[in-house]
Amino acid sequence: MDTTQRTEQQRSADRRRRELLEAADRVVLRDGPQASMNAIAAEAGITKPILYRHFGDKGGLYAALAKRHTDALLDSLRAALDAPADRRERVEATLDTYLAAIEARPQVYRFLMHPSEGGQGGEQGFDVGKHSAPLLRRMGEELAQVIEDRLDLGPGGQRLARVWGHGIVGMMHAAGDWWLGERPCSRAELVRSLADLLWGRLAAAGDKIGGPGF
Amino acid sequence: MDTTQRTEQQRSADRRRRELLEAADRVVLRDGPQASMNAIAAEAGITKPILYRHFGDKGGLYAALAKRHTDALLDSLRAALDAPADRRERVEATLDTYLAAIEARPQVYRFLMHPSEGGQGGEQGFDVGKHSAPLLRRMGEELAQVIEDRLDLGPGGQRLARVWGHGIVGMMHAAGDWWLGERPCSRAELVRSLADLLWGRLAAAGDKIGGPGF
DNA sequence: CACTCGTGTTACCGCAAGTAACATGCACGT
DNA sequence: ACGTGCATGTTACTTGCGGTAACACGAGTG
Repeated sequence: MDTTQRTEQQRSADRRRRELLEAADRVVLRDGPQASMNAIAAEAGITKPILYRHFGDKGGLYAALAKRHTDALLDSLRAALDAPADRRERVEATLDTYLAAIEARPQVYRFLMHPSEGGQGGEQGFDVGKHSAPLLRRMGEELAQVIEDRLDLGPGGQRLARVWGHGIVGMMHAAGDWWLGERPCSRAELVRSLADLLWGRLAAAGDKIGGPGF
Repeated sequence: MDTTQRTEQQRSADRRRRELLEAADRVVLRDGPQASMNAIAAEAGITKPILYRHFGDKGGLYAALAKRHTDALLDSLRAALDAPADRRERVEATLDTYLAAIEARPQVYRFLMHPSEGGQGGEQGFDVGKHSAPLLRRMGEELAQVIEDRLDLGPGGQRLARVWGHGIVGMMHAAGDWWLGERPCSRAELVRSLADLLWGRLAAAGDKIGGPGF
């Protein structure tokens, strides 16, 4: 007597939830991550307590919002990663996809990277890193999986793959962040430079005259 | 008639400032970045307005605090970077220095990376990246300079050096963050894996049986 | 018709950032 | 000796946000 009815009600609840998320999205896109719950509620045409009924607290709303965007971005990245081409081309395509995404929607990007999750109350039991952007972690794990699946790295390959997954993602992220702020070169140049780095050009480069190289 | 007196007064002011910073340091180390101004003032044995007179606002205090630690860390890194050894050894030493630092004082590390800079008031004119941790930017620029000075990268070397500087720092940071959270391997193994990545092992690895490699 | 349940509201609490206005100690010129 | 600056310190306040309690309406059901 409950399950069928439940689905009916849950559907409307889910629709509401989606509407609220889209409203929140608009506000966050406009005001950045410090958007207030009041502002979001106003944008959605309702008031605060409803948001809290749906998402628990601000962290919950932000987590839901972040999950949407993160999932979307990860889908794009997976597509680039799975394209039929050789390794170097795929690496470049993946880098370019990521950079194009953050270039197109910098506000979203900033929101995902800096959830600003400090409140006054409770749960400060942090283990460092538990709070840092989950997007990076997910991308790192995903990439690690791909590396482990496809590359023959010999003994210790699994550990190596995870280190590399997180490392490469971090490289991409930091370079992208810097690039987005200063725009020192075109996206294509950036992609090429990063791929060159991954391809060992750092180790291969010669010293400059005057001493042992870096 | 004033300069001599000024230096006298300024000295005492500077000493106060340092005492306040050390108190703030203790609190941030204990409570994390969400430490309140009240708590910091209490730890210093004074009250809020004095903090505001010295540092303007919370961002000012945090900036001053961050600068201290950032400078200290950068000094360590420079030392590792300038040691008399070949390139690979120096890269490993630098990575290890960084990782040892964040391992030894995770609270400081977390504070530096996530200043939690959202307030209610003004200045939200962000240019993405303006808010992201200044430590990463400074490390990236510093490393870029070293790379540019010491490596012969041919035409476009300057751009390449900057991209690489920020990219390598990001790699180090993300991998360190993940490692600190999960501790999947020893520090030495992590260092070695990252150096291997920079040395082109990703490009050199063979495909696994069953398809074109990553 | 009473009953409940989901949806919505207003009005409030607690807390932290930041400020205004008042108090006090100490060096100075005359 | 005495007011005059000036830095240092205080209490008490405002503002704004996250979060909650208590109340109010509308629809389906015995």
